[in-house]
Amino acid sequence: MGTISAVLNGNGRVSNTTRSHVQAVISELGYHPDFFASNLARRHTQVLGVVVSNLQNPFFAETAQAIEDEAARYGYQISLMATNFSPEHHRAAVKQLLGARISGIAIMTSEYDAVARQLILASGVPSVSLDVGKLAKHSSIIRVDSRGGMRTVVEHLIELGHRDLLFVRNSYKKDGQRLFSHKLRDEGFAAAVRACRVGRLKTNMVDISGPGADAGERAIASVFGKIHFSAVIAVTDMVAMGVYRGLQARGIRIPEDISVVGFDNTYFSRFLNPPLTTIDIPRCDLSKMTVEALLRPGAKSKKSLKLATRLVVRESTAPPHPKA
Amino acid sequence: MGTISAVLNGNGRVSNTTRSHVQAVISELGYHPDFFASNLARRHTQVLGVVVSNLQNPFFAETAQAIEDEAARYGYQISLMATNFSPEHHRAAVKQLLGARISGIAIMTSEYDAVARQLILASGVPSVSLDVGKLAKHSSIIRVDSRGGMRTVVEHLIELGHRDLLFVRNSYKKDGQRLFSHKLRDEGFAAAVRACRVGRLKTNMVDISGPGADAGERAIASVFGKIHFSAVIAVTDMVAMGVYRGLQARGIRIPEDISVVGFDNTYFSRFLNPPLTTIDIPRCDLSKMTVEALLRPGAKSKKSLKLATRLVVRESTAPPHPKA
DNA sequence: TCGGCATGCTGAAACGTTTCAGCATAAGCC
DNA sequence: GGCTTATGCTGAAACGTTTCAGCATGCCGA
Repeated sequence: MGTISAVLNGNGRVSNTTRSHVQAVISELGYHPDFFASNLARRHTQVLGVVVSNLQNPFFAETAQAIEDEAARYGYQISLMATNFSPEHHRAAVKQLLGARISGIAIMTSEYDAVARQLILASGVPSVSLDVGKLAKHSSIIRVDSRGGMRTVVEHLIELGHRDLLFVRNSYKKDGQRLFSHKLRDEGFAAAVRACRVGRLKTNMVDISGPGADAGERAIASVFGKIHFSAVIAVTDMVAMGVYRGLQARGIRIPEDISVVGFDNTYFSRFLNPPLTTIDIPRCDLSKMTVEALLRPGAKSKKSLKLATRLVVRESTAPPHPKA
Repeated sequence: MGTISAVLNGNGRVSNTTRSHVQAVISELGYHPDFFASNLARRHTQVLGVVVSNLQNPFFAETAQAIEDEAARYGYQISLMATNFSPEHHRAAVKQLLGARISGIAIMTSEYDAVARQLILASGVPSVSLDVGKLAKHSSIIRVDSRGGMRTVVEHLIELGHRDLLFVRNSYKKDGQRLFSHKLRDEGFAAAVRACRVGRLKTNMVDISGPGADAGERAIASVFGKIHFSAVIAVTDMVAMGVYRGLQARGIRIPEDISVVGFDNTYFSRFLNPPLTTIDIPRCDLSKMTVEALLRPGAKSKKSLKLATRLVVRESTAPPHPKA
């Protein structure tokens, strides 16, 4: 049987006559190798595990796609799992991936599960996580510069003349956990406001109850008429989409009456009406860093990897309404 | 070792004391079962393969999610692969899934590959495809009622008073293949127009060069000012999103000046401004049919499964502009 | 002619589970 | 108490590969 394996995998030394004979028999029998037996016998696979929160959110879909493309360049495939923001699913996904002997695992989620992280560390499989966790052996972190992003947003709005900001944030706790990246964006916003020492800058927060677009719409419904604001900063493009709807349903014009900013620069954001000003998280850099950290866990991974963000100004931001 | 397996899989007979002891040791060692060994030993997996065209398009993401949820109810997982509309990737994905001894395969793509289909049929693995192919042993087809959907759209527009329709279609051929579901929508539109015997109904087609939203925008750019139309029917919600942008960038108001209709009822469609009138392909029925056909290939699968569509009227359609 | 070496092939062990026959032990019945 | 049956546990075989030591053969140069 050794020879057959050698023919199939093209290593070992096989004479041409034997090779062609084996190939003839193989194609005659319609034989094809068993993936599981094969992976069981060699003790590794060429697969990277990718865990995301939710495929409905284009940010995650786009990120997964970018990682897949990048991994393909190294001959690796990816195995993609979605958690629906639940730490429990998160944990199950990680367990399954580790059981599948993937050669690296990327945790690209908003939520966090300490048990899952322990499992990963204990397994010794190289890992990358987004924004959350601590450096450890074989484990790197890519930190999105939310703070920097929020800073540029706030500066942008102040420069336009806005003084009354509404931050639509998601402090919804699922199973006792806040979504981590959302938390960082909160903090980034708060820090940015503190840093911008501008007279009579007023900020308000409104909490939403989930990561979907609907939540953004409800957020506007809940504060409209009660709080005064001339610009809205949404924690996510998805949420911004809901904010659009909440405002437009009330006859508010964007950006003439109120400006709106998102976060993620998802594909659809430039197709909104008006096109959304948002913070870009460069998918290309993100995927490159991720794959590199997984495939060469020795190299740069020891340093915490910082992912720069950048403000994309489109048409949803403008100077505030004179009257307001 | 038999006992450990019994504890893990909850079959066999194990005393409570042994069970808890085993569990204690398991969690202490951070042990988790090896997927490959496990699947090698039992001679089947609890996994359904799902092949979609593109995760960026929310239709596919939502469909995959729906199938995953439905499969989970039966204790099955899914293995998701994206083809990016390329028959070649499509084939590779199918090969990989078959080698992984999945217990069923769902081809939820717009494109088609005959070789891949042959492989599936030869393997004897139950399969479902969307819109394309012929019935065969263990192989069912879910036919989306594109024709019925298009019919209701055309009737809706005619009833509103529209007589000049523009159909934005995708006749782009990748590797010589047209996207199949898009082709059916074309034909559905043509049939609907033929069926509606209304005086001086005028229809135009414009071809786009790809399945993305950008293509819709370019389509408008290419015909605007040259062709007269009061309503646009886009082959896809994604394309409709581009159409919105194309129109709005030219100062056209939707629906006052021109009405727009999409197809798919993706999540974001109701968040567009104005909310998009579109054809819903019920994800819930789709996923139920799919999983049922894969898990019980004997039963109803012999009949071709028809998936009804329904018109969702939102605010992107209205009577045509009086002047026009 | 013989040792050394390259080449091609073979068979067995290993991978980590599941399954199942079989063995102890406990429980129920007359 | 002996018989039967239910219950819990054990060990070995099997799953289909890969890997690797080792064997046979042929070739070369001395």
